[in-house]
Amino acid sequence: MTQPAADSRPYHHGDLSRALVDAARRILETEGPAALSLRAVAREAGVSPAAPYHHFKDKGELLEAVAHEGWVALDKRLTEARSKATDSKDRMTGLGVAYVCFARDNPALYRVMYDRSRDKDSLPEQMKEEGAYCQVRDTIDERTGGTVSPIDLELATIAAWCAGHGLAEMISFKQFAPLKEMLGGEEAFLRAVFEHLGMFAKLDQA
Amino acid sequence: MTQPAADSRPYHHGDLSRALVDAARRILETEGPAALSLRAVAREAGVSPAAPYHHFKDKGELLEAVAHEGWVALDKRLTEARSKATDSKDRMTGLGVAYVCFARDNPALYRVMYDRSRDKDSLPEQMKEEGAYCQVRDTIDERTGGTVSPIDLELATIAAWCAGHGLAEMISFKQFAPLKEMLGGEEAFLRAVFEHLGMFAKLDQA
DNA sequence: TGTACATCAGTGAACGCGCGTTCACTGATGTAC
DNA sequence: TGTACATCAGTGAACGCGCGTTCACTGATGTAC
Repeated sequence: MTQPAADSRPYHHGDLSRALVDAARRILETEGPAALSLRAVAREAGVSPAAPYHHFKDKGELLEAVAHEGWVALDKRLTEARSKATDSKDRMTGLGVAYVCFARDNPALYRVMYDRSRDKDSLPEQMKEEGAYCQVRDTIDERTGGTVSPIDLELATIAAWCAGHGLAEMISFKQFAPLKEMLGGEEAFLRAVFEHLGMFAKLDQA
Repeated sequence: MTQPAADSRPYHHGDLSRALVDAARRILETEGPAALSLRAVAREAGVSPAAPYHHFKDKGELLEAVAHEGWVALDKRLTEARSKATDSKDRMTGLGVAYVCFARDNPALYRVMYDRSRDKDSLPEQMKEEGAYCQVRDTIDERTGGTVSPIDLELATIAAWCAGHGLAEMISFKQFAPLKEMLGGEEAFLRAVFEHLGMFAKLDQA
């Protein structure tokens, strides 16, 4: 008669690490980065405030896990964008647009990703070998047919990355609303700005 | 005999608003944005925690004042940079470098400026009529001899602004250290990245 | 010039809050024999 | 198959902290007469 009902949770959770990271992302989506406390995450996951300490050394380690998921998700979005484009110019613009749209669609997650990076004064260490940063570098390399020096390739990647990040941080500012409307929507606006960046102009000439 | 000694402060401060904003900037410089609480500012100014409320409605209003000073200071730096350059291309690059250097030299202040902007989803309202944003727009307008349509001018300004902001946020990331060294210093690195942005390439062609 | 009084700009104690983290604990699980 | 026991993964109460803000207050200032 007193068998565990469907709604009564077992004492042990099963996969609390996973559940905590998910809870954190839920809080980010609904309440923003300022609300992301360890206690709030535990609460959201339906667990005591001390429970997370069996899975993460401290708050920082949980944030790190959340940020990591963010970078993986961004990488995925960029991969999709690359595979959809037909020619190499489209691929470049599409990549930029996809980057900014990711930030627009996951603003709080995007914020956590860069807040962690700023704390460490470093993008995730392994991004030079895999992940979102490489998506950008490879796309540029592809577009230039591999004719560009390693240094120039690196510089162009940084330039593109910074431009994307700047746009990502400001895309929702009120000041841009009139232009967006004039140009026929947000994506058209993004494309127009990217064109004006004349991104990779130097590489195209070469 | 008991005349007020040089070190005994009068009961009334004289210009506490000013002193509070200065104290806030001092805290930003030495301890960073996370340490910037109203209580800390009062402490730094040598005044009780309640005193600031005679000058600012709440913490937000003080932050607003600090951010405003930041924008004014940035504007000043950009004006100086513009006046130093000899030709219009130098003027553009110099402006970009000056922008990023301002952020590098005042990282916490720069952060507060953009944090406030993000909270409001808006750059300071009056920047379309005066201030840093106009420095950029005017410099582009100058460089293109006023031949560019208002929409293109706006887009180019946004593009430049975003690129500068992206670079400003990442300039101190570890990943860039080798390149900086290879290129002979931070400023050379900045110039190289700006070149690769091919900023205003479209305008130059026109 | 002197005085009464309103106003201004401080004080310091207190409020309630949510936070990160620690602690002694206990229920559940899995393994050795 | 059953049992003793170590280990794991939770609980909930408590810690100390700094925060933003309010409150009744008081010292200083300036003004009207």
